[in-house]
Order: sequence, then structure tokens, then C-alpha cells
Amino acid sequence: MTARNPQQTRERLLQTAFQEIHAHGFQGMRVDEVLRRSGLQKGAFYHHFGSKTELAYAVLEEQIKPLLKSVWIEPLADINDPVRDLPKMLESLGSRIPDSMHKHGCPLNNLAQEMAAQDDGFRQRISVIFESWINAFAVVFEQAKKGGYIRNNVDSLAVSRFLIALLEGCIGIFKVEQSPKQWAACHSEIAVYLTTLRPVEN
Amino acid sequence: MTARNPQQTRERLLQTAFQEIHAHGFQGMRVDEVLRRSGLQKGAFYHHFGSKTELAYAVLEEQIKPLLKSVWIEPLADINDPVRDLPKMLESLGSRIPDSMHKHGCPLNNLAQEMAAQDDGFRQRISVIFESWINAFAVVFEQAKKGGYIRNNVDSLAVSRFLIALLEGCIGIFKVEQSPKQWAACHSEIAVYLTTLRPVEN
DNA sequence: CAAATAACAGACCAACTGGTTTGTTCGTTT
DNA sequence: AAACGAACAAACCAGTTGGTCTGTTATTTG
Repeated sequence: MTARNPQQTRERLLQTAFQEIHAHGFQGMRVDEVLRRSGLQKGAFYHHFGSKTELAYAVLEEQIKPLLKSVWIEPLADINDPVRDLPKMLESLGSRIPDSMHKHGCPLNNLAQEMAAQDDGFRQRISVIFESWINAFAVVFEQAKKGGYIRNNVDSLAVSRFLIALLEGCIGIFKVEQSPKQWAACHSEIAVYLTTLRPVEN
Repeated sequence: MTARNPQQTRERLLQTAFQEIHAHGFQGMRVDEVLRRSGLQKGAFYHHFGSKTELAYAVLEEQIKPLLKSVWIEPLADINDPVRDLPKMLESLGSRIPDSMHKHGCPLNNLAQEMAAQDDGFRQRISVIFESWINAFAVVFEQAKKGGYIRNNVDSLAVSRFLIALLEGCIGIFKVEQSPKQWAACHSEIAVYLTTLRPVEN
């Protein structure tokens, strides 16, 4: 343990903090517990981060943001016809979600609901991340318009925002009902909603 | 202040605690702050409630549950054709929602997201309340089937659960974006979704 | 290679927090 | 009217928590 590796130490703190925040919320997360699990001391923590709050900001930027990107945004690149492909993506996504997500829900939305009204630093950072998510969806719908898969008068941004609200809402309910099988019922309703985007037949 | 009124004292504690929990979450709510705002002392608090947690349980049962009933469940009684009337109800609801709700979101869902995974006492109580909400919606849809307003093969419970998830999801996003005008865009998408319940034309 | 600095370890602390204890007063019962 | 329990007031407490301070060691720089 005598060998130093500041990048690894920092990353270790971030990862552990991410798990603790996900499990207990920001207010419920304890710095001492992160330290205990990381096998580090206060000195290491406050060398790398100015405060508990700044650690959480870093978790948001360096853990949650990249996770969202790899899990939700990058898979969108494969989608041509969202009405057909989005439900498929949701299904394959649901099958390989780790237990911690089923139990504690979406790390981003958890933090959003807990801290948005408490601390504007959280709110702004979270808002930006949500915006990028919404935009990623909107791009898919704009492409789908060109492909003739959906109506040209669809408000891509509004539909994207609505879809994300809907996803977060479903994930939130699961946390209370604790039955992961509900996911199937939920994304089949999402599929139904998506069909309303189709061009009118003639 | 010499006149005693235990019922009023208890109610006072409950109301203040409700506001504080709504504003800061359960973990962020401070017993001392509730006492300060209530103009009461520790003795009064721990005479009426066994612990901070039991106070929150009481808030759930005696404040949040009745509020949900009057705001969301009772208005459902006036609905015959949900595809037409639910969006109207949402609109009129949106216009008379107090600022605290716009800022802090749904008290029930906040508590659900924060505490469901932390404390099974919370989770169970919240689950029961959600169930009653879902059932109230389902009754509306079952009635609508008889009236021929929606398809007979609609899964009332699944649609109800989905609708509530969707509402909570929308409210959650507002908290981050802090623009109450988004509500209009949101419930117009809800209206769109509801049209999929209509019987097929022939 | 020496000096400066980054990267920690670990003891320490003040403020806070939920909860307890003791005592007092009001209201009701007998 | 005496007794008794409910309804508080208020001081007190022990454990927790985020954060600081001092010291030590590894690493880089001149």
C-alpha cells in the first residue's frame, strides 16, 4: 500500500461514493463510510475533494454522466425506426440491468428528486445532463422523420422529454412495488404510446 | 398558551412535519426545526410520537394520504369518458396547484423515492397508498368500458399504474427544469396516450 | 541530490441530532 | 378536594458527522 497512485485513489473514492449515494441518497451517504469501504483516510478524501458536496458533483460528472451515456444514449445510435426499435432496446436493456438498479432505481433521477430543490448546484448540473439525454432522443426522432417512420409534425423535444419522464416514473414505481417483472407491462405501454407517432395511413 | 389542546398540538406537529419533510425529505427534516416552527418543545413531540420515523409514518397516513384522496382520487368520481375528461381534469388540477408542489414535487413520490429502499416500514405504507390510487383509476376505466368509451381488452390496472408512473415522472422532471409551463406540454402527451384506449372504429 | 510539493495518515474537534430525563401544570376522576 | 394520569416544558446527553490540523512519506523538479 506504500505505492501511491493519486488517480486510482480518486477514482476509488468516486466509485465508492457513487455506490453509497445510490444506495442511501446524498444526505444519507456518510463520508466515513465511503472512507471505510475505500480503505482510505480523511486526509486522502479532503486532499482530492473540497467537501462532501463537491464529491457528489464529481460523482455526477464522472460516474453518473458516463454511465447514462453508455447505457441509454449510445444504444440510440442503432435505432432507425423508433416505434419498432425503441421497445426492443428497452427490453434488452431491462434484461441486463444489475440488481442495484432494480433496488435503488435511477441514480440520476434519485439525486434529482432529492437535491434539485435543496441545492442549485445539483439542480443545474442535473438539468444539463437531462437536457443532453433529451436531445439524444430528439435526434433519433428527427432522423425518423426523414425516414418517414413518424409524422413530420411530431414535436421531437416534447416527445423526448415525455419519454424520459415516463421511464423515470416507471422505474420509480418499481422501487416501491419491488417487482421487477412489472417492467414488461410498462414498456409494452410505452410501445403503445410510440405508435401514436406513426404517420396517418391513407 | 396555558390552555392545553392535545389534538391541536398533535395536528400542529403533523402539519409542520409534513411541510418540512416535503421541503427537505425525511432525512433532511430536523426534529428541532419542526419544534421551532411549531413553538413546541421536545417533551410535546416525544409525548405524541415515539420517534422521528413514527412521526413520518403518521404524516404519511394522516397528511399525505388524505391530501392525495382529495386532490387526485375524489375528482375521478366526475369522470365518465376518461379519454376526454382526464386531460381536462389534469388541466384544471395544474392551474390550482400551490407553489410548494411545483417546487418540491409530489410529497408521496418524494418519500417513496427517498425511503422505499431504506426502510421497509415506509415502503409498505407507501405501496398501499399507491395501490389505492391505482385502483381508483382502474375503477374509472372499468366504468368506461361499460360505457363503451374504451376498448374492452384494456388492462385497467396496467394502464392505471402506467398513468401514475407517468404523472410522477412528469412532476419529477419539472422539479429539475423549474418551468411550470411544461405541464401543458406534458398533459397534452398524456391525452395522446389516452386516445390509444379508444375502441377501434369500423 | 536537495528542495519543494503532492499525496496521503490519523488524531482531533465543534456543531449537530435524535432521544432521554426530570419536573411541573392542567384536566379529569373518584 | 384529593389523587392521579395526561400533556407538556426544558435541561441534558451521548453518539454522529463533516471538516480541520499536523505530521509523514512518496514523487517530482530544479
